Amino acid sequence: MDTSPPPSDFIRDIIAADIASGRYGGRVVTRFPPEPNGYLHIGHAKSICLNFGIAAENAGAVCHLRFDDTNPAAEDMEFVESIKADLRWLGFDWGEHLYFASDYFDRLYEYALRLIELGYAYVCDLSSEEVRANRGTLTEAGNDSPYRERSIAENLDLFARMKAGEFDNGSRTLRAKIDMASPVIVMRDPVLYRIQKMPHYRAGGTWSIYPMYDFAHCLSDSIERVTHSLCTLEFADNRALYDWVLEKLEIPSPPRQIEFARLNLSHTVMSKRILRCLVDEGHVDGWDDPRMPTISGMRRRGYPPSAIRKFCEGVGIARSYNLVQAEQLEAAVREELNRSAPRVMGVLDPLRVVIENYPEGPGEEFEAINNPEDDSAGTRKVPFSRVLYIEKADFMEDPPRKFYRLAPGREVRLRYAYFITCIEVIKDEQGEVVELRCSYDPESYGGNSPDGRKVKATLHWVSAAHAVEAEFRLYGRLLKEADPATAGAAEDMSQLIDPESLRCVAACPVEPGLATAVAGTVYQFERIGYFCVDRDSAPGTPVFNRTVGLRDTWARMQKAGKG
RNA sequence: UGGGGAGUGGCCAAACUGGUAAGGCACCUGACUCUGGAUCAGGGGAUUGUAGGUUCGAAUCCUACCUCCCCAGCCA
Repeated sequence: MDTSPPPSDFIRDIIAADIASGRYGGRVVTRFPPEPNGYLHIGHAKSICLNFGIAAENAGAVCHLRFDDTNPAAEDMEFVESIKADLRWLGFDWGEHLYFASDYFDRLYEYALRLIELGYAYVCDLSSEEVRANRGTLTEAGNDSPYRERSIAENLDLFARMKAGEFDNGSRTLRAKIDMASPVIVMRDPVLYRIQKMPHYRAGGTWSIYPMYDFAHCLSDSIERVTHSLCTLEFADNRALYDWVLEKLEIPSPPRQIEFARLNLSHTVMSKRILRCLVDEGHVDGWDDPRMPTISGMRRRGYPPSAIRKFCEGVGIARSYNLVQAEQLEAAVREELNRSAPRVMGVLDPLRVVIENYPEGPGEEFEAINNPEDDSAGTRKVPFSRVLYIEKADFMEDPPRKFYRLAPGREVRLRYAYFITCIEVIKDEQGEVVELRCSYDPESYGGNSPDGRKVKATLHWVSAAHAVEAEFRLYGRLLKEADPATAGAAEDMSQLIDPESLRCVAACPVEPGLATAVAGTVYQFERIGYFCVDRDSAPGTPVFNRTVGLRDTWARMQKAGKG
């Protein structure tokens, strides 16, 4: 199916080298570790494609799905289900390897006890404010906690009582005893456990202490015998702590953390916080609004999973900051959809056309090709009659030289139907063109040209008498600015939303076969773009979301002033 | 400012132990076409952050400097 060469990048190079050197006995185990506190987005897809891709490319390798659920305040079952669904939709399979950090709470607690016994951790009674005050700054060393030298026995006792729920939230923490003067701030006696008397969505109410990321993550990796723990660049400093914990606990064959640059996409944001805000404040229609960079949003928009995978592959894996242009994603979407989407006809901005020499009555049917890129897609019948709709933009009364379409006295082809010539233009009192009177050439039946006569343009059309009325939701890019970071984003994201990102058009005539279009199907409306049937559709009243427009050379010429 | 990371055409991104700058997206031209779509062919555009140095030869090595990103949550 996919004949392209396997992707290559510095991480795959490292893994290949580790396999060659026998570092992990030739094993390769990666993992995708989402926190179930939000929906997956295209940035996660990059990580997913990397981790699952590596597993797929190496014989015997696997990729685990592990929910990093160590913070009961934010996490929820709704998110684990949505994440699993998105992952499956993207085409990835974790097989038996579904894990939860919360399943390791007992073992993690044992490890913490061990660290205390080894003299590498202590219970600290400082408040969070005091800890912060003692941490120092980027240029000044921090101060040791007054509780740093407690005896092992006292630490053990206090930690057990923290677990037993004897102390209030925030009153104590378990801290690693490392170095308050470390230039790496994450190493200044980081908190390992905090008291948080709150039921966990999976572990229930049995815990009053929960492990922090830096403690839980590396150990979860080692428990699962992960070999390569791939994460984004902002965790590079944390690697020192990752390695420290595993070293002090004498974990054999410790997993290796490797960082890569996260994905940034133009005209959107990846921040979960900001996305949540857009949803909560009603600026978008939920997490799966077709403008959202979420996987569920892209699904509703009509982006095929294969396009998302192809895009991630095309973007590559590196360590430098990047801002990938939305065009690159859209190109991947068009490439996939061009091959797979069935073609249909519909008119977004209708102009009435009457074929004067065509008989009144039911008309006739023409055979249309469903997908010129795929013969197996077959053909369908499209009804034709005396009164039709064409696109307003396909007619100009006084056309510029490069305009190929219909104009007074000019002949064009109606796709799959006939050649027609405009013989009269009818206007209303305002001078607006409201109807075209045309004649057709019966010899051009089916759109053919028996005498070899050429026309410059082929237009799409819909028979007025047979048309079904559809709603179109024309989606564009979410934000006005390519890079919201440089646009003073922080304050009010909603100000940056492009008002053009959604335009709804009602009562658009489309070919009758679309009356019962099934939600989720993506069609190419010929000469317009790709559209996905929205779940808001009902029989007889379909709703189409614009996935992405077709490449439009004429529009670009106009924009460039070359029209 | 301490630590960490990064700077290669408009945007991504290759170039293994120095050998004379892949590819994709975007852009332009032409061919073809019953989608101004698709496809095909061709094209423009990089003194590889800057300045020095080593070398027959440097994006790759050395030195200095500049710019950008990340870290001071009991978030992940």
